[in-house]
Amino acid sequence: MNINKQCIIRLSRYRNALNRFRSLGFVKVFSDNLGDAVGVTPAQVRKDFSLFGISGNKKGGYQIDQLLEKLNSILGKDEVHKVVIVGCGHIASALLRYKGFEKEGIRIAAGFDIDPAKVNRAAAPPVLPLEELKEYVKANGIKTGIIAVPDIAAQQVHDMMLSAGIKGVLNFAPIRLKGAEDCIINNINVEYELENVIYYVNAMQKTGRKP
Amino acid sequence: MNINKQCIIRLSRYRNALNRFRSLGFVKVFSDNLGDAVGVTPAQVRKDFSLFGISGNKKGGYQIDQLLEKLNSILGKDEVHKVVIVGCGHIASALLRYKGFEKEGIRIAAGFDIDPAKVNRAAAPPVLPLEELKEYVKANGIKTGIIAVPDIAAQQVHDMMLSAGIKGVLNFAPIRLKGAEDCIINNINVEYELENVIYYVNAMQKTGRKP
DNA sequence: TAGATTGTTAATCGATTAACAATC
DNA sequence: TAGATTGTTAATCGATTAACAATC
Repeated sequence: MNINKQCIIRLSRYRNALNRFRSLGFVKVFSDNLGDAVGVTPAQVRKDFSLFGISGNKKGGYQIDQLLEKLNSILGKDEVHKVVIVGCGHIASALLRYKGFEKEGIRIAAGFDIDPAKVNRAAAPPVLPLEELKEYVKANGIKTGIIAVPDIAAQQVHDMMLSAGIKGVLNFAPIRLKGAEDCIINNINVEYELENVIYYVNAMQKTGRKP
Repeated sequence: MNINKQCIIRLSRYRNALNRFRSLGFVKVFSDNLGDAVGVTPAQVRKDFSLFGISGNKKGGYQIDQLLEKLNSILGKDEVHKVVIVGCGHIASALLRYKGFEKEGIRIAAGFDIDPAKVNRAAAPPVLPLEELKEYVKANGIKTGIIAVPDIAAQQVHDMMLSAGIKGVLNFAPIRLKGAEDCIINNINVEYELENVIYYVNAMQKTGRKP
């Protein structure tokens, strides 16, 4: 009923599918097509849209261009969002170097690391000493941070982010961050997801059937 | 009621928290402690355990060692699981080089790429040409694969994995993979998660309150 | 014993889906 | 028009939580 996280994630999925439809030359879609592309029921598609006041044509489906415009606006794609990353291990480096965010309106402004050897002010994006995090975040009005440090350091980094005014965090560390009421936290854990896949593969082999 | 994906992910979280408790010298935990560490209610912890026939002591909580043994067994930690990765972009490279999987019983056996320039048979793990995927997977009895290629190539890679006998896939590409009934697919999408954080940060700023 | 914690049932909560009137 | 699709309500489904008897 309410707008929840899964619902917003679906908007991202719709958006992605619509971009692909458009690049294939399509001009309109039906809830049926979109649901199929994204893996949800047509009813879910229409429900999601109605929650955001997006409406189509009773018979003609939805105009892709109009729909994308609405979704872009909802997802804040009409401006560039700057993000910082703390931790410069393998995952952090991968995200720092990833070029795909830029065309989605997400700019990794800088990386931060506690290890002076990792600091590189000339890089693009630059890698700065962790001590400068707060100052940098405040100076640049950054509201979103990515935590990609070992579990032992994650809470400390989170506290620093909060005190710097960060309001949203994407956390790759395998711990529950405790913190402010007014900061949203999303967690990604590759190991857990992989463990999960492995569990079901094992379970299927034992029981002989899909879960 | 039933055992679902979220439930299994929680088992991974409990396991992680328990390892930390143990390394701090604790011997037993209560559902209260565990729930707090992981961010769920004590009732949820007990419910999860009872689904897997794990029981504690009516007054004494749970013995950490025994509990870990049970969770390890459920999650298949008593053997090493070999995994292949296809795609050698930034994320794939990060996972290939990540040392943390090994101590959790997950071994990245090899990477595969379509680009001959990326091939490196001497590396550990080796990076092999994509054509060799099927042969390698069959020869090594591998059941789990990670897809970290661009969206345009993902379905094709998935098809190859299926024909090679892979039964579980962790997919980083932003599309819905269509495939076999007897293959489990988990999706990770960093961009969607980040977009989601950004959405809520914006929403909070506009409405002034947490979602 | 009294107090505390488990294990489980029943109640609640929330999200998804089915169904259908409206309508193009 | 007849057929198809939307938008929305009501029903269903499933997961979480509250509550409490059992018991250590």
